[in-house]
This record gives sequence, C-alpha cells and structure tokens, in this order.
Amino acid sequence: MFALVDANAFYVSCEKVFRPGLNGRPVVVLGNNDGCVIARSDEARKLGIKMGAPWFEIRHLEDEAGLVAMSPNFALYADMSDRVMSLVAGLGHRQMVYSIDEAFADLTGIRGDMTLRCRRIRERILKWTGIPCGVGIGSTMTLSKLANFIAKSAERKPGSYPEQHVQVCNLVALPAHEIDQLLARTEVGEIWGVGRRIGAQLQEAGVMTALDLKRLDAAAVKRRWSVVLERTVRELQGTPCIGFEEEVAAKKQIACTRSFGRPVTELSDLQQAVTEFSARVAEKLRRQNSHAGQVLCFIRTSPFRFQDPQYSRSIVVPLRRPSNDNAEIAGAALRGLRFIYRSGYQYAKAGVMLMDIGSADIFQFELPLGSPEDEHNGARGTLMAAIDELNLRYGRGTVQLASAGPQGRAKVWAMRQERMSQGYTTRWDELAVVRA
DNA sequence: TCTGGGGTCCTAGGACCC
DNA sequence: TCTGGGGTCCTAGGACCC
Repeated sequence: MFALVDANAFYVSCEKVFRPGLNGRPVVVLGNNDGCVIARSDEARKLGIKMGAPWFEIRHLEDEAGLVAMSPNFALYADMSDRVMSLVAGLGHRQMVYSIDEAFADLTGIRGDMTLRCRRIRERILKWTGIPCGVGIGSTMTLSKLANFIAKSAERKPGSYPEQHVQVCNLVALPAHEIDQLLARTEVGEIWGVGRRIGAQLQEAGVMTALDLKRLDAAAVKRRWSVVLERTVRELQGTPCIGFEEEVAAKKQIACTRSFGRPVTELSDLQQAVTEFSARVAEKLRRQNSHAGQVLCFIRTSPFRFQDPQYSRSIVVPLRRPSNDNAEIAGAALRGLRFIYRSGYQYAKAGVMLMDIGSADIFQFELPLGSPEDEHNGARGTLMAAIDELNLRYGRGTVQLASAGPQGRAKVWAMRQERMSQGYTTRWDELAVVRA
C-alpha cells in the first residue's frame, strides 16, 4: 500500500508562505527569462491560464484580472521541499522522493486508520511549512497517483468527485465497485503514464476512462502498445509493477540549457553561455561524485520564429579520459561549439549535457599514486572543491574559471586592475578569479 | 528458388514524467 | 518584442560477432 503526497501549485505556494498578501489572488511563477508559466495558483487556473503559457499572451491579465507574475526562486523551492519531505518521511517506513513537490510513502506494515494518519500528516505539513498538499492512497503507485488526482480535483472542482475524497483520498478503504465508479469518472489521459500521444490513441480505440483502461487485457496492450502501458494497466488492476526506490539514483546525464532573452548571433556570446553552462554541469557532476566521459553541446534558433532561417545542431565531444573538471568540460564544450557554430542565424537556445557518467572512484586508481598526473589531478580536485564551497557560501557564479586565450586573459587583467585599485593583491597565475 | 540463427552493443528517436 | 528546464525508459535498426 502506497501514499502519494503532492504539494498544490508548489512554487506558488512557496512564494505565498513569504508573501501572505498573495493569498486569494491569481499568481503565476514564470520560467527562465520570464518566458512562460511553470506554476499557477487555483485563481490563475480559473482565469484559463495553462501550464507553459507564454507570458506575452497572458500579460494583459495583469491589468484585467489582477494577475501577479513572479520570477522563480529555485533555492527557496529546494529548501521548502526539504522541509516538506522530512515531514512526509514520518508517514511510512520507506520514502521515495519523486520530484521537488511529491513523494511516495510505503505504508506496508503500518497499522491503524490510514486515512486519518494521512490527514494528520497533511495538517502537520500545512502548519509547519505553510504548504498545502493532497494525499492519495492506493494498493499500487499508479493507483495512489490516481487517488491523489481525485483528492485534488475534489477540492478544486466541487462535484467532480464525492466530497469525502477532498484533500485525502484512500482507495484502499473503498469497496471494489466504488473504486470502479471513481475510475469511470476519470479520463484516461489523467492516468500516470498516459500522455497526449497514447491518450489520443486510446480514445480512438474507444478507451475513454481509467475504468476502460483497467478492463483491457494487459497482454494485448503490450502487443499493441508497449510494456510501459502494460505495466500501467496491471497497476490499475492492483498488481504492483513499478519499483519503489528509496535511494536517489546518481544521474545518468546532467544538463544545463537555457533560452536566451534575446536572439544571439555572435560566437563570443555563445561561448560565454556555454562556458557558464559547463561550470554548472561540472558542479552538479562533482556533487554526485561522478565523472563524465562525453560532453554534448547544442545550439538552436527559435522554432517559434519559423519565418527566420532555422538551424539546430548538437555534437558529442568525447573527453580524453573521464573528468569532472570545469576547464576540461568547458574546453570540450567550446571545441564542439566552434565546430557546429554557423554565423548568420539568430540563436535562441543553447545547452551543455554530460553523458557517459560513472563513479569518480573507479577512475582514480588508473594513475600511479604520486605520479605527476596524479599530483595534478589532486590539485585540480582541491581547486574544484574550493570553488564549489565558495559558490555554495557566497552564491552561484562568485568564483569562476577564466577561459584561456586573449579574452580570458583580458578579463583576468581587468579584474586584477580593479582588485588592485581596491587595495587587494592578486597573483597573475591564479586560476580562480573573484567576480566583483 | 532457396539465402543460418542467434547474440551484443550502440544510437537515434519517441514517449513519458515533473 | 516576448514561447522553461530538466530528466527517464523503451524500441527499432544497424554494425558486428561467432
């Protein structure tokens, strides 16, 4: 038996904790560059604002409906998430943090009234963190996801489901025919694992509701669709098929990608962006104590400006040996960038991804202890650790590696002049430079 | 006219998730 | 003018092997 705890409009709820004046108002949190909606309050939802809606299309609602738009504060959301998760941990013996705003709890072996237990946890989370949640309980993870959807829908849209399921919905406590009634009220596309594409195909085949999907033959579903959908069907039927993983698995790929606020044409601007992205992914890589064997770099124009010439290309650059060093990763990404860059295009987005990721421990023994390479790696590792610590303490981007070459040297020189004019001394050969 | 029968590894692309 | 930023898994097909 599983419970799924999911925060309501998480990013917006976090902002409301620190700005209570936002309560009752339509609020959205926008993505990078204030481009599009990544979270919205109920009031904003009622205005018809969809997830992913571009800001310029809904901006008029600021004046017309008092819409409040905010830039995201991901550090705050991560911190609030930690607090919520530590409370959810008290629900069962095992916990699986599924995303920043939701977690499964394994209720197996817990005695007592599960509905009551979940209501109490929900109240505690609300009281101690200010974040409202919905809780769903089911015999499989897919059913607990569905129960969570019912709990939220019942609260948000009165009449969509029976009132007893508001905020906490426990499918395990219901007789079979009542579960089926709830499934019959649920569109097939709402089921976890059924997306737009498969949802449309199912509807075309006459499978309109969650109950219709549950009643399909699992083996036939595998033949016609995939093992993925087969698992979903079996889970709806009450057979657990999805693994419960407590450990946060090490990432197999790590990415940093951004859309630019304005079109970018110059190679130098892309180089600056790619250098920054490289530092970010390398930091994430070191945090999970891994090395990467390959670096992917991509640039692309905006598909929304389809009247402009389009260009999109990526390249995978292998590293000589697996690394988590800023300079080596940035070097590979920049070599790739030079290779795929074409002038004459208005670039809208770029990114760096790390692939072929493995544990750092495996690679460290390849070099003889005390050899020059080993000494070098040790020094670099110490430098990287120092950079990570300073950036953690003083904010991202406080310490960066300057790129080699005339531009990097000019940057270092300018910073050095500035620092010296402030009475500091800096050494010319320092690798780390403090951004004023 | 017939054109082995596996097996592995890799990659690209699709579909899904939040 | 302005359109997010991450991830995972599965499958099909090709290359290659014996």
